[in-house]
Parts: sequence; structure tokens; C-alpha cells
Amino acid sequence: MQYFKELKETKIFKDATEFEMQAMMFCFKTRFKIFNKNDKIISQSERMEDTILIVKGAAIVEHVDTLGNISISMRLKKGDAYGLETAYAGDDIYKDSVIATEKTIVMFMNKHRLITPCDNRCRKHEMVIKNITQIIAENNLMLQEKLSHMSKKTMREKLLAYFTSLSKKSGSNYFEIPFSKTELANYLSVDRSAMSTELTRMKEEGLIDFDKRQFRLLKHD
Amino acid sequence: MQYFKELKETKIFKDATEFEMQAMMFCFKTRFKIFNKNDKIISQSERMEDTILIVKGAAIVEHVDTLGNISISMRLKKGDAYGLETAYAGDDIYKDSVIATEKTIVMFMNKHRLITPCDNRCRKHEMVIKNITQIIAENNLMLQEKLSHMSKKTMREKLLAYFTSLSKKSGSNYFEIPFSKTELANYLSVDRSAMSTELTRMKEEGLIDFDKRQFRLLKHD
DNA sequence: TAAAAAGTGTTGTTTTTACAACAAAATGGA
DNA sequence: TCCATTTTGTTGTAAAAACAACACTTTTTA
Repeated sequence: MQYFKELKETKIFKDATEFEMQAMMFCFKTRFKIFNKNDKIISQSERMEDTILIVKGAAIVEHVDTLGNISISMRLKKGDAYGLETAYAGDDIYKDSVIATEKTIVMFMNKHRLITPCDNRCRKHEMVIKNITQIIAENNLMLQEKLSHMSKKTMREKLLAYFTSLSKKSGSNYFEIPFSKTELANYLSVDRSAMSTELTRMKEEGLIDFDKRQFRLLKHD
Repeated sequence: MQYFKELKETKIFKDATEFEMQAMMFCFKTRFKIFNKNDKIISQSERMEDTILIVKGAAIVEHVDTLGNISISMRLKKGDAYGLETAYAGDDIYKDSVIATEKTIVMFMNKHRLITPCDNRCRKHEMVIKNITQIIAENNLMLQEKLSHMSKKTMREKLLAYFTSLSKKSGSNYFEIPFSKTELANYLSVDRSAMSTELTRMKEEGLIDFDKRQFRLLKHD
């Protein structure tokens, strides 16, 4: 089966056999499509029929607000899905645009079919639903955590909250940020150059040390 | 059955009959407990066995971060649950404390039992699981929306993003904020007095009008 | 219903951050 | 490998927001 190797490594379809996968793909009315760099995979405000999964490649999720400001709300990589929460929340309009950042293979799945349990021919459907719920739940906790970082008053506090969180996860004072500095500033929604200045200041004061993406939290009290 | 009237009006148990409810309560190892004002219902960092549901009354969800700062992350009212996402994400430590703000009746449900489908005696269990998933999904979208408001650079932009969102939901330029001003400042994590000043300025400039919690968005372009 | 508590608006001051403009370094293709 | 593009750090300036301290109003509750 086409792309089975890739699919069985996604969070949604982990532990599915090729046979089960085939039944589900029929059930979800699955279609594949290949996009080139900068192609629009999904257009904001259009009617939502499908949830998508990145089989190969990568994309950005872009949102245009009511004042016309564009912001990148997340990045999708191989194995990531878009539209799961929206499908469950019963919303039928895409809230964002999704744009390929390289040559990308996308799997489209009918959102209604995906989230609705079906008969026994589609044996692993229930497991997939549980996987999806877990993904949404984990995403929820991630958002809550991001929110707790962003709600700090000063930039230093934001940075420290974020670093402490990463340090905790790595189980050490040493950790690696999953972003470039530019992206980090974007993630915390602070000005990049101001952040650069603040990071230097924090290094001078002996609070942190860093080189490239490698960081170290020094005064951990 | 005790509290059936209250339970059938919650999002989780809507459409369940008294008979079905009884079976589920047995299945979820449900227990009820009454708390007085300021009593601690859940303690942060303790081992998580249960998901809770506010049957009557209200509570706050309070988080203490690594630097010792306390912040209120949400308010729970009648019908609200706490711990659903954490249960699904497989986390077994409470991430917050939950404290009653008045006399409150709480229903405790074993988290594992709640999220695991069971045999046919517990007939509506699947429906409850779907309801829970929907709650988590909706919560997810709410968090994303809050994040999009908070990531605005200036306070004015934050306020306008939030107001536009409320205005859209109400389907009119008139809307009511679900907070006191103090709580609104907290929600957007800005300084209350600075926000008060900014709101006055925006009113003077003819951008908005407001009285108490009633707001109106004027220059809607 | 009176006293206490919580919420609100105002002001001046200080701190923090965004902004703009630049040079240097790193990265990624062709 | 070399050129173009992106990322990064630095500076000075302007803008924004936090902070603190106060008076006044509304709400709660004993």
C-alpha cells in the first residue's frame, strides 16, 4: 500500500496493520495530493470537509485576523495533522490557511467519517479515535503551558518560564531550544532584537549561558 | 437519584437517562463530597486519580509556578469539569490546585475508568467519551483564540482583538464582557490600572464605548 | 444596614519594550 | 565553493506599559 510505511509512524495510526489501514482509508474517504513549495493546501474561511495529515514534507499554519495581520500559529511536519479539534468542535469553516514550505504529500480524510465510530469492518477506528483524543488533549496541555509563559509580565520572566519548562523536561540544566532565536521571539511574541539584547544581559548577569540553540540555566532556585 | 437533575444538565452527561447515569456512576467509581468556601478540592503536584465535576457551586484553578508565583488559570462553575485533558494525556500529577470559592458539591470520577470504554452494561459510556472529546476540542479552540489575543504587541491591539472576537460571537457591535474589568486585565495579563487608562483613551478617541460590562465597538473596519 | 472588602478610574514616574537601522555571521542552494 | 538569503547581535530613540498611591464607587456579608 502506498505510504503505509509513513502512516504507521504517525501518532494517529500507530499500531495499525496494513490491512486495518486499508479498511480505514476506505472508511475515511482518504485521498492523497502532492503540493509544491508555497502551494496553498487549505484556505482560511473555506468550508471544511477534511482533516489533513502531512505524510511527507512540511507546512505552516497561517492565520489572518480581522485587522488583516498575518501570523504563523504553528508548523506542521511529517506525521502532524491539522483540523482535528475543529472537526470535533463541530466547526465547519477552516480557521487558518495551510501552506507547504517544501514539496509535501498530504492525506485528506473526511472529517465526519474520521470522528464517527463505524461498523466492525473498520476494526481499528476506535483506536484511532482514542489516538486523536490523546493528541488533542496533549495539544491542550501544550497550549496551557505556552499561555502560562506568555502571561508573564516582563520578557525576562517569559524567557525564564520557558527555559525552566524546557530544563524540567530535559531533566537537566542543559537543554536545547527547538527554535531559532527568531522563531523563539515569535513564539513568545516579543521583539526579536529586544530579546537578543535581553538574552545577552541575562548571560552577563550569570543567569543563563547559551551558544546557538544550546542553553544552560544557571541560578536554578 | 441524588444530583441527577444537576448532572443531566452538564455537557458531559447531557441526554443520559437516570438509569444510564446510575450505571455510569458505578462504572466511574463516582463519589460526592461537599466543600466549604476556601477548602482545597485538589492539591497541585499530588497524584491524580480522579477527574472532578462541579455539581453545584464554584471554584478557582490556581497554579504555582517554579518561581513561586501564584496565578488563577481559570474558574470552574456548576457543570464544569477539571482534569479531562490531563487524564487523556496520561499525566498522573495534578498540574494545579482547585479551591472552592463558595459552598460546593464535587463529583469525583476515577480518571482511568472514565476514559476507558467498557462493556455493554454501561451503555452511554461511549457517548460520554465523545462528549468529553468535544469539550476538550472546544477548550482547545478557546485556548488558541486567547493565545491569538495575547500575542498582540500593544495593549490596545489585545483589547481590540478580544472585543472583535466577542462582537463577532454576539453578532452585533454591542456585547457584554464575561468579566469584571479587574478580571479582564488578568485574562489579557496586562496591568489593571494601565488598562483602565487605555480603555478611557479608546473611548475618547471614539473607538469604543462602554458602561460597566456593556461594550460597543464603534469603528468596525 | 453598616462596615468591610473588592472593584474602578486617575495621576505622575520609572521601567521595559518596541522600533529602526546596521554590520557581521551563518546557512543553504546552485 | 561562492553568492544570496537568513539569522543574529548591537545601538540609540521613541513609545508603551508597569508601578505606586490615591480617592471614589459598588458589592458583599456579618
